[in-house]
Amino acid sequence: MYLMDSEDKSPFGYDAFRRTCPSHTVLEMLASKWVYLVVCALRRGRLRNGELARKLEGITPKMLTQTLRVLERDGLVRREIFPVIPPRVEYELTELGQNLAGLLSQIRTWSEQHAPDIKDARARAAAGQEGDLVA
Amino acid sequence: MYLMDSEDKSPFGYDAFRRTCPSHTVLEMLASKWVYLVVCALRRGRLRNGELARKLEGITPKMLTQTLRVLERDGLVRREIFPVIPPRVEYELTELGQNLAGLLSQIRTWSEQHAPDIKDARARAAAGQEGDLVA
DNA sequence: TATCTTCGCTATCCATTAGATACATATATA
DNA sequence: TATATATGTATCTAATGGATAGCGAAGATA
Repeated sequence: MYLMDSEDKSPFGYDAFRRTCPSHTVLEMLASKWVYLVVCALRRGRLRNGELARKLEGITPKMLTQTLRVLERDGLVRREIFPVIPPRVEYELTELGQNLAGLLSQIRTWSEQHAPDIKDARARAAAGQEGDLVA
Repeated sequence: MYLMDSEDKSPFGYDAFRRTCPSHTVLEMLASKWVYLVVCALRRGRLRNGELARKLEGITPKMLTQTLRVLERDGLVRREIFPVIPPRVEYELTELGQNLAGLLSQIRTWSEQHAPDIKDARARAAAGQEGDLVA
């Protein structure tokens, strides 16, 4: 563990480089694949648990619930329960969530746009590794 | 684990909602607190390992090295070694990395800007939990 | 009557990852 | 001899992520 020495403060008095800063914990919360995808998925409107599960390929019920609970706790998602049988629960972005969704879907778009570049870089790195072994 | 059914394709032929899509693995790589912070830290110019370590409060040498290796492998960071004693190594963003840094620092700024909102939401959630116990 | 289905979870276990700590290397300095 | 510098690696443990199974309640089906 190193000491720290961060000179560039943000204009808001918060500094994500400091681990005790609230903004650092926000960044930590956002740094999750499923947070990205859930927020992007809800961008077009409210969805039910099952609809989200079908949209997010590979998510387990546990991770979906866990991610939605975190987003609800942090005020990015609103949860509405309809007391019917079988149960019906709907999720939608709050205003704060919508605000964030714009940025996150830019990251998603960037990922899709630059996926080939990064695939190439990875291939070059793997080839380089192989070369190291031969040499 | 659920089945999937994603209708909204991106215009690039890639779809981050599909776990086999290369863009999904890119999103996965980006979904890391230290990736965010390292890329943001390098935005202003090249830095040495020790300079990064001091800037990123709480990072361990292992995580710093690991994060830099991933970023180098994916073509976002360039590593330059000067063969002197003691060793001197400098890191800087590639063009692709610079491109991404713009988006990531928007997320960082958002985190700092909205940290109070999220702090409040968390406090309300915690209070609600407490109320549940009392009731 | 007895299972089967649906939906939105919860519980449990195991694999993977993150994080803490100590050490390696080579040289200059005290 | 001991310390400091700079950039890491090695090892161990704690935390997180992911796979699988099951619950509960009403209605449909056999």
